Amino acid sequence: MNRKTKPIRLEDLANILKVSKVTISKALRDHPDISAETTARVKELADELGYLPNFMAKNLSSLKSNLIGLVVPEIAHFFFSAIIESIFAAASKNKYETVLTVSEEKAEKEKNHVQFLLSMKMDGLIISITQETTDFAIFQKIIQHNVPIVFVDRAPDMPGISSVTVNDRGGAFAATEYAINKGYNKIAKIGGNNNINIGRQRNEGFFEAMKLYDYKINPDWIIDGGFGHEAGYNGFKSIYKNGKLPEYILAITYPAALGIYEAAYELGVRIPQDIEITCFGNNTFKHIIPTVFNFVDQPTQKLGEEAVKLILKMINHPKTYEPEKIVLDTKLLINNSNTIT
Amino acid sequence: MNRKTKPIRLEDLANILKVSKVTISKALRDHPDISAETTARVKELADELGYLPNFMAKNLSSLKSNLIGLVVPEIAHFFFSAIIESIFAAASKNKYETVLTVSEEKAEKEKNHVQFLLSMKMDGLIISITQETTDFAIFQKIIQHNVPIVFVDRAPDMPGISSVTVNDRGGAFAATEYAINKGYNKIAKIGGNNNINIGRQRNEGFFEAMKLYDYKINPDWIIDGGFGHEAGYNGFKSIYKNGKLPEYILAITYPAALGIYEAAYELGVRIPQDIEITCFGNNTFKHIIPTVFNFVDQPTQKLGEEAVKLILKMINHPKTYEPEKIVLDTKLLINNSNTIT
DNA sequence: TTGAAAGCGCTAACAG
DNA sequence: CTGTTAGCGCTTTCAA
Repeated sequence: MNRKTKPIRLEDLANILKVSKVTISKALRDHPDISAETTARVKELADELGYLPNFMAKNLSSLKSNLIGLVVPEIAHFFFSAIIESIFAAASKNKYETVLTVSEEKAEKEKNHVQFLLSMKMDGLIISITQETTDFAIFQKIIQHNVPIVFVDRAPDMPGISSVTVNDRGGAFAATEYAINKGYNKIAKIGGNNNINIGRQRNEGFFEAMKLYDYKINPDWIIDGGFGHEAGYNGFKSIYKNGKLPEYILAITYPAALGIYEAAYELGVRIPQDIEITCFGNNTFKHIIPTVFNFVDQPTQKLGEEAVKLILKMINHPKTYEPEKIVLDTKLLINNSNTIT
Repeated sequence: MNRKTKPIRLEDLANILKVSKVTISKALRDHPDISAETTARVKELADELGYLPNFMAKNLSSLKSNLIGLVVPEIAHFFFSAIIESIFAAASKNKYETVLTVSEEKAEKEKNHVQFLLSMKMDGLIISITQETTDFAIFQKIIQHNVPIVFVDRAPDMPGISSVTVNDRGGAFAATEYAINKGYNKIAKIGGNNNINIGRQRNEGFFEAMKLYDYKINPDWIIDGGFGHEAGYNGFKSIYKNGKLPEYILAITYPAALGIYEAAYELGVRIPQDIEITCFGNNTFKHIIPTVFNFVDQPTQKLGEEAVKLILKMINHPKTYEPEKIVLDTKLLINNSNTIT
């Protein structure tokens, strides 16, 4: 009663049908070697007995897993959960399963997970690195060993890699230029940092626009502080404390914008009436606070899809593949409620 | 150059150190058989060469994977991404990796994923079923085969299972009773359905309270429609079209509440000034729209943790384990901004 | 304390 | 078209 009933094996089917294991194995994979009749008989029996192949054994002998490994910093985060979902969907469509691991923004966990995935013999890895990842040696080694690897959104600054990112610099530039053209005299930037490509490039795009238009920068209004809710919340509170409020804020992420919104709410500052905010994010987020922010639209779904496309290319053409960096365009989405303000 | 360099195997280490594979294998696992000295030498070399055990081989021979399989309907959803994250974290703390699969609310995909996970020889499964899952045969079979399985939040209505759920009925009851006690005469309920335990029980809790207080129900204000944003959005629009607006709405989920919010926004109805809304959700969501909704607080983190705790119990004590249904309490969180209204 | 042999369940290569 | 043989890389007896 309480003993685990042994699952049915290839061999069991073989014994029942009085054929060899190989015949069964081939029949189940629709191998042309096997007659249609035999194939049908085998499949029927397999179905009847609820036969499930043992993945471990299968992968061990075929040295192929049909698995894609994924490492992301977080799950419960608008941007990442959207990317994850699109990667899972795209992989699934191509008969690949995805094994997800979470680095929790910790470089050490990231490394451990990468090793775990390698030891699971993933056919390929898709990675979005942590903010603190500075040692790229392991990625270097992976590339040398010709294990397909693609970075999404957050990528190490390193030659010879394949990546799918968005045009962060251009997005930040456009969002800043928009504000300048609109005639705002008080422009702030909240969130981000220069530790990682996305922060670096958004900062660069911002400053580039400011410089191009000879805009004088108020250092009190330029605040890094990371990419989370707290970056926005604390950033806005600190600006408020200094007395002078900006008219426009470029928020580094959607969570940061929400943090700003919350701080503003607490302080009696109205968004978007008193301050217009643009943040990086996805237009699907707009449901959450209708028509309050502008967005530098990040095509999350496409990011995931392209990453999968790339990794499959690497998997399927290991000999001819050349590293590729795909940069997706962003769009500036302006909310009507703001323009009316 | 373009040839995959073979990963180092146990045997390679053995050859180098002039000992047998077994010695290496044991040494790496700190087996007491092996002398401290040998163990140290082995580990040193393994480190140096970057040896990574082959998971497939390991699992195949040990018939244990240290893997927990997880099946959820969605990822990019407040509730699920929070649950997923907490399950990953709890499993990780216990040296288990989690393999996540997404059913996309489709019963067929769910079944396929379950089979995939079984074939991967998961040590246990954690599942939150889809809204359309009506055939529980596969779960029945899993239980019969003594594969540990735990349902979180969404569980089939079936004896002998282990599950971790929240007290949906009680939460809905409390949220409804609160509105009645506050003196509201116009109470609505938007979202949900009776296909699945969570919808059924929330409906029951709502009607129970209404009945207990002899409250006359306006059928126009009782709208099912599922658990997503659109349920709230369409639900509110349809109520609005009928002319009479409620004073209070019990929204079935947080996305549904956001849908209501968006519809109200478009129609010029103010939340929370014109209508007070309570929704099922997690208090961490409150950052998103500060102090606008009340919450029937679902302890997402605890849900995940308890599910992992349960599954580990089943894995570690297969002989003595008895099915267990854990029901977590909800709290009603009232927003101050509402009480001031 | 160490090692040789057998096997986990499957697939690939070759033979019949 | 079917079967035999030999592994995949590791762990688990059991013997030395």
